[in-house]
Amino acid sequence: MKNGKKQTRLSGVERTDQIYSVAAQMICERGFDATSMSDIADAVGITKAGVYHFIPSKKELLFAIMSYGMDTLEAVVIKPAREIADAEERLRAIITSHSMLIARSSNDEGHSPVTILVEEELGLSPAHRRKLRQRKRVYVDLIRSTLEEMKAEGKLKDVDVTAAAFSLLGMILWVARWFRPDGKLSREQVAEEICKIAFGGLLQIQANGKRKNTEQTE
Amino acid sequence: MKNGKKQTRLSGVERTDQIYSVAAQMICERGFDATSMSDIADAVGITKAGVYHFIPSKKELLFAIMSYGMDTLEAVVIKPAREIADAEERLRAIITSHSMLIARSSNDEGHSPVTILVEEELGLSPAHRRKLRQRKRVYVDLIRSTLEEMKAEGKLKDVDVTAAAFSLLGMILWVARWFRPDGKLSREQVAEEICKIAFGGLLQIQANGKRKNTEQTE
DNA sequence: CGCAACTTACCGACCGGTCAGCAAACTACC
DNA sequence: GGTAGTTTGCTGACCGGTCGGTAAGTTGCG
Repeated sequence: MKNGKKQTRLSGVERTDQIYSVAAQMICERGFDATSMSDIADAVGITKAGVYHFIPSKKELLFAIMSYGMDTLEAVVIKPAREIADAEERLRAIITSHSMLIARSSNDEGHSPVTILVEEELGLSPAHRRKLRQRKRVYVDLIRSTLEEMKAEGKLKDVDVTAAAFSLLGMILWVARWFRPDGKLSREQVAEEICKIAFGGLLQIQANGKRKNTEQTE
Repeated sequence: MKNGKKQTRLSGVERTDQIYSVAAQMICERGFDATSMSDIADAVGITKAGVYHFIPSKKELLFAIMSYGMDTLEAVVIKPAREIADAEERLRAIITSHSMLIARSSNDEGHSPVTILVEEELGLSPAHRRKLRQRKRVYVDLIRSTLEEMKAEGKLKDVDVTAAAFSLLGMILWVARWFRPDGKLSREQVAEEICKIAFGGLLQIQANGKRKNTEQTE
């Protein structure tokens, strides 16, 4: 009686792709440290030594996965946004596409290469960390400069641009932690709500004369 | 020549406290998996077996630290907030105190028990995870019900309460990742900016007749 | 003396990673 | 179209090291 698992021999590129994709999924679900190379090998259906035939080291594997996540972010969010001339419209596009990207790739307890970008920064070598940080910086700069542009147009409230940029990112990235595909809000609705909150805030504008005081601390 | 490190014998409670506090700091800085029990023992100045004389296991250690973080959150943010009758004021207090708590305990690259609450959920046993999740849930429910209350008072825009609650949390918790004590914004300023953005949003209200369209997607 | 605070020595498990070699698949040549 | 030679996908056995955790003994304070 043969084992049900057929031990098909795959071509180099096929196997390599498979390893990356399986590893990505496992690392996203269980964390980098909690995923051993043997685990990955088992899931792929070959031995650990077999895995090392295709990938150089565990750290390179993580770096490759996170780079892929960054590639996705650039392709889906950054590049399309750059082609939008109007700053406000551009910001709206960034919030929408990024939120939806994260919501798309987050199932229960599991994350995706796009979300590991945030979670697994440890475990990278300093050189790798530096490379990814630089790519992230470019993205933050895009958001910041977009806000700056809006400020110049008089479209932005009197808020600190850095704090605003990171607050936006916080709202967006946090989606990975609470969004559930089977919940009452769809991906599109989540993106829409975040846009509403980011642009308009929570407080209802008072119709009558007495304005809401947003400044008070005491 | 004696080693500079004096090997003072401490009392049980003293040593236990020391272990927890040193471990907390190390785990916050380097991550749970990257911090071995020997590392902690070395930092405390005793052997690993000595550490195990006081604490039952590594997982219990993490759980205790995270519980302490949750205690802090409850004492500094939740309990004071509950004593505020007005919903809007309560929400403002929550945002301010929580932001400042996180900013206070985050130095470069290092975090605190309050911030590990978010980062190290893996590494907990299912039972421990459940306990902490329940305590977090209570906090989320406080925010959500506060928003609900504001909605009933007509003070809240037409936004989904769940999305709003989590967006708030996202903004606040993300502070741990970007705030630097030596940066241009003080803790108080960060809290203030987040309040402004959360309550008033980013867009300037147009003075003239044509209102900003916050709904458009196309 | 007695007990609490420790140390020394050690365990088994598992980690990331290596290496020699095997067998299937592809190529080259007749 | 068979067969020899080469490449390539992959295995089994194993490495040094580190991990969390333990048992038994030692030290020193009250």
